[in-house]
Amino acid sequence: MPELPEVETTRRGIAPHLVGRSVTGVVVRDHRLRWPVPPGLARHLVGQPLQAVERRAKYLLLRFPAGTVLLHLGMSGSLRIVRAATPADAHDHVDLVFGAQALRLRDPRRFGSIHWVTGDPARHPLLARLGPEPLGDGFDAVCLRAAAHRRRVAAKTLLMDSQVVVGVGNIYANEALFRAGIRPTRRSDRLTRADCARLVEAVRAVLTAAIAVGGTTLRDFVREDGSPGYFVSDLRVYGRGGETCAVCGAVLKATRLGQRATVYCPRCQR
DNA sequence: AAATTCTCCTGAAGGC
DNA sequence: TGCCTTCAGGAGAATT
Repeated sequence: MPELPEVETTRRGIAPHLVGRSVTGVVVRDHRLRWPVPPGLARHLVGQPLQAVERRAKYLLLRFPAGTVLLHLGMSGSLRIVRAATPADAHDHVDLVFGAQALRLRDPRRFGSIHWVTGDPARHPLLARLGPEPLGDGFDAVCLRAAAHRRRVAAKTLLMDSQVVVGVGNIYANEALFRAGIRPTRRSDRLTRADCARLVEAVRAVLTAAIAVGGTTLRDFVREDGSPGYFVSDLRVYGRGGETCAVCGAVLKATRLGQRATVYCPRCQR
């Protein structure tokens, strides 16, 4: 499932192929994503040179002189660079064609989205209320502790709240809590300064390590060339309920928290 | 207002 | 073999 490392991997993968090139066509095979693909997308984009590929939270921003394509991969989305003539798969919903190559969006579950934004994208409703980037300066123990003490939710719910910090989905929330030695169900207002400091470092470490190996491929995620990410073998708790903890040997406990699969070590995590 | 639940979707996996 | 149910989850919307 694309979380921040997978989106960042995608950004780094596609940018070198496309930046500086102009859109020559737009193919929308199925406009039914989470929100309908904007009908005027081709009219806005054809002839426009791509200036940069940026990322904010789990959104990719394709910057053009006239505006920005705001793209989210949902939970089964992936972007590939293909030859423009490559036959489309059943779930290849949208192509942005750049001459001989195309940026192709595949998204079997159609939870992804595409918006066309003019003006400052940071003001767009989907981006305006987002919290700090986890790998930037804005995310630190002080701000996490402040957010934690404003509310009384589970520590895992706190980490996955995009107003607190962006980009941390279910997989990496589980992993970061394990590395920080904090039980997912711990009430946020009972996190100490030291807990928050460890949690910040754990989030940064796990995301950085995942980016370094191209993210986590469970089912649908692939890189721009179709290859998988390799972080799945570095997951210490996610998907490992019933196995033994790599640190202490206790049996990892699988449960559900807020409708999400949750795994933790009952001995290491308090 | 904050917290929780619901919702969209398809494919894989398990039960019988 | 095949049909049915359950599960996976990002995150905005709806509800409590």
